[in-house]
Amino acid sequence: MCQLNARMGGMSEVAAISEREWEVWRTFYGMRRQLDRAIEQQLQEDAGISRPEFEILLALWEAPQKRLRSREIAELIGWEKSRISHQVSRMEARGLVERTECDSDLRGIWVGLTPDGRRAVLGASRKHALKVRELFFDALDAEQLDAVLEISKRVLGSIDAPACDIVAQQAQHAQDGNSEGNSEAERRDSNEAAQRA
Amino acid sequence: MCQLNARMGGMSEVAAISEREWEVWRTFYGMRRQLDRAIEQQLQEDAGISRPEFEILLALWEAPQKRLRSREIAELIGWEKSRISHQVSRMEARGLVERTECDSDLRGIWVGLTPDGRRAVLGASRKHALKVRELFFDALDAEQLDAVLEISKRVLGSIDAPACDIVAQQAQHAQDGNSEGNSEAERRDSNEAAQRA
DNA sequence: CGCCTATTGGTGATGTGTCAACTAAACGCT
DNA sequence: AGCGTTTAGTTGACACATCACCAATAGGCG
Repeated sequence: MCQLNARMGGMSEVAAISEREWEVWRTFYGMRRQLDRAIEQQLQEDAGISRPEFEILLALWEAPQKRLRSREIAELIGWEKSRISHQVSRMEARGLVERTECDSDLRGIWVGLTPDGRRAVLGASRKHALKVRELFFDALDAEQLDAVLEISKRVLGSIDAPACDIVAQQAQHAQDGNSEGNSEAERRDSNEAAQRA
Repeated sequence: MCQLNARMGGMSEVAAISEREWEVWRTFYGMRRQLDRAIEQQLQEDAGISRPEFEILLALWEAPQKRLRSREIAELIGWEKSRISHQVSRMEARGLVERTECDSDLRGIWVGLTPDGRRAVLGASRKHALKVRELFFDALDAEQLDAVLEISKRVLGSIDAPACDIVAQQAQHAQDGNSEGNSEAERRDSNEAAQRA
C-alpha cells in the first residue's frame, strides 16, 4: 500500500539523518535503557521481583477477587497468551502465584496470589510509584510531560499509519488531543493503583 | 544516601501519581514497545536479521578494518562482554561473522564480517535509516526533537544523581545544553553511518 | 445428537539478556 | 625471574520473549 513514496523528488536526501538527529536518537535510547535498569533494580531490592513479575502480580492484586483467568491477564497487560503461560509457570515455581481449575470452563484456569505474592506486591508497589515519580515525573516540568504525551502519540500514529504519511500526519494534527483508538496504545502498563498500596 | 527525603512535609502526597501522569507513562511505554517492534520487523524483512545482530554488524562495518576486538564492540555499543560473546557465538553459527585469533594479544580475538554479514548489513542499513526517519523524525517537528533530547537528558540526570535531587536538579538546569559526561549516556546506539550504505 | 470452528491454555525450540564463575594471557612490581 | 593483579574472553545457569504447533473444551448449527 501507498506506493507513491517517490513523490516530491529528492527522496534520497529525505533519508539522510543528521548528526544532531542521531544524537537525539542515541540519548533517547540510552535514557530508555537506564530507566528500565533503575526500575528493575528498585523492584529487585524492595521485593525481590522482576518487572514482568510485578506486572502480573499487580494485575492480580487489582482484580476484584484477586484472581484472573490467563486470558484476562493477557488483555490487561497486553501480552500474548504463551508469554503469560511461561511467566506464570515460573512464578508458580517460585511460589508467587497459584493456578486453580475453573469450574465453569474446564479449559480455563484461575491464577491467584499466594501469601508470598501478596507480600511481594505490597512491598513493591509504593516504592515503585515513588521511584517512577523520582526518576521521571519529578525530573520533568508540566510542559515537558505534555510533550512526552504528544510525542508518544505522534510516534504511535506514525507507526500504525499506513506509512503514506502526509495525509495521516495532518489528520493527526487535527485530532491531536483526543486519545487515539490505537490498537495497543491503550495498554495499561503496570501501576495505576500502586499508590493505594 | 540522602536520608532527608522527608523534608517539606506532605511527603506521602508527593508520591501520589495522578491519572494524567499514568496516562503519560503508559503511552510512553506503549510507544517504546511499538517502535521497537516496528524496527525489528523492518530489519527482519529487509535483511533477515534482528536488532542485536544489526548492532554488531554495523559496528563491524564501521570499523576501519571491518573487524574489531570483542572489547571494542562492547565499548562501542555499550554491552557487557559476556553478551558480546554469546551474541557473536550465535552469529558465527549463522555465518554472519567470524572469529580469528589475535597475534598481538594471545588472549584476544578479532571479530570480522563474513560475506553474508556484509550483505546483511548492506541490505539493512539504508532501509533502517529510512524507517527510523519515517517513524520517528518525520513524526516530530524541530521543537519536539529538542524536547526529546532535553527530556532524555533530564531523566538520565535524575537517574545517576544521588537521588537527593533538588540541588542536582538545579545543577542540571545550569549545564543544560552541554552533553553530560554521564556514565553510559554516551553510548552510540547503532547507526550513525546507516545513511552511507 | 454430531460435526465444525473458535477459544483457552500449554509446550518446545530458539533467541535474547544478565550474572557469577572460570581460564589464560598480560602487566606491574619487587 | 617470580608473583599477585588486571584484562580478555568463555561458559553455564537462569530469566525473559516470541513463534509455531498442539490438545481439549466450548459453542454454534445442521
